[in-house]
Amino acid sequence: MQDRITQVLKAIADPTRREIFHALVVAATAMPITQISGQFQISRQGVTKHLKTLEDVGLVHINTQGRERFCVADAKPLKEVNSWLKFYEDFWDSALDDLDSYLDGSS
Amino acid sequence: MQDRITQVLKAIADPTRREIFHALVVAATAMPITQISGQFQISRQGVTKHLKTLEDVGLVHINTQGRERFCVADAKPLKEVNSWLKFYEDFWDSALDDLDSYLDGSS
DNA sequence: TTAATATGCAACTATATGGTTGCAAATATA
DNA sequence: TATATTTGCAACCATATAGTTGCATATTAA
Repeated sequence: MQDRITQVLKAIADPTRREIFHALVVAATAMPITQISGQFQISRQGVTKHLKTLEDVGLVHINTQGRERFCVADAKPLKEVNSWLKFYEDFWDSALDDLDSYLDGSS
Repeated sequence: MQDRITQVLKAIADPTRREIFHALVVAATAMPITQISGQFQISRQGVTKHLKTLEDVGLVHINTQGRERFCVADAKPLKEVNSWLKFYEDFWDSALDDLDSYLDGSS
């Protein structure tokens, strides 16, 4: 098994999965799978698989109601990604100066 | 080809790659490949492949000096991930209330 | 009861990915 | 010059991943 942050990053690394997640976030309402899959070109089963991946990492919660399965987005797991990123925040502006001087051919 | 954000996310979705990147960031100095690979269990070629992936997305810059290839980390591409995340920041605390009421069985 | 709808399960395919090993080439050192 | 070091290239392997299709099942509607 992989650690949580790896799982979440893998989940959002797929563009289709990000689109599905985004659609659910902006929908602001729970949507059954068929309705979601109607918004994408790939097959319903393809969408279902992506939803399963998203559910596994907690980015989507699914609630069965009769024959339908309603999906809602949950952005909470993204906090962990944000925490990981935060460490590098200090570097992504300053570090390049060192790089530039290095590439100048010094040392 | 994939879009930039997807490439960056895929690059950091691998735990070994994150470790290599992190090692370079904290090293705060350029390191030749062999020296980097000495810090990991996988083969030098394995590390080289990861470095190539990191270089492709701009998270690492490589500068050849004689027979050595010095690698430096560059966190800049992570800004894009941060921007992507930012949109969901508003949701990752509030959204769950809706979810909870939903899971309560209403509607 | 019969028909339609929403879904899951399973098998399958193609390709990407993380890793390895062997070898050749370039550079540095003795 | 001979040897050691750093590296790239290429082939190879195992597994994961994104996607498909076909079929069975459960629920709802006619």
